[in-house]
Amino acid sequence: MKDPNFFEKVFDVVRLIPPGRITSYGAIANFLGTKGSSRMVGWAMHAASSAIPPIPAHRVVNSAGLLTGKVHFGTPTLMEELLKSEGILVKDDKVQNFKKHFWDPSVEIGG
DNA sequence: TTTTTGACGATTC
DNA sequence: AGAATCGCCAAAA
Repeated sequence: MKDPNFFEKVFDVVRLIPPGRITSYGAIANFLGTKGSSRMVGWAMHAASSAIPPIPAHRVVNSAGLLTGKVHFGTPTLMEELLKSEGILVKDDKVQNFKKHFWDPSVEIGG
């Protein structure tokens, strides 16, 4: 992969997520223009494990604020720990104050 | 080139 | 209100 437009965009957006903030796959997909294809964002995250610099995928959750991708963090609690380490409350693999910490790329970047 | 999948989202039953 | 299913589209085998 040299210029994976789609992946690169996803990586770029996720890397732009400031600490203590989180966003949803759909929000990123919407920003990329492939709205409705939120799954593509998740699929891109698979490659994120091989992306340089590393992608703070722990700041990306689903629309429900659930840490669905926590299983990809080596440990099933790493993602939760990372979020809590940034000041985000996580309960039962679910982000609390989701909308409060929500970070919309189309607003922060697209603005 | 075709088929399967996939860290989602929304709608329908 | 809860559970199940369809739809999005791109990448990997």
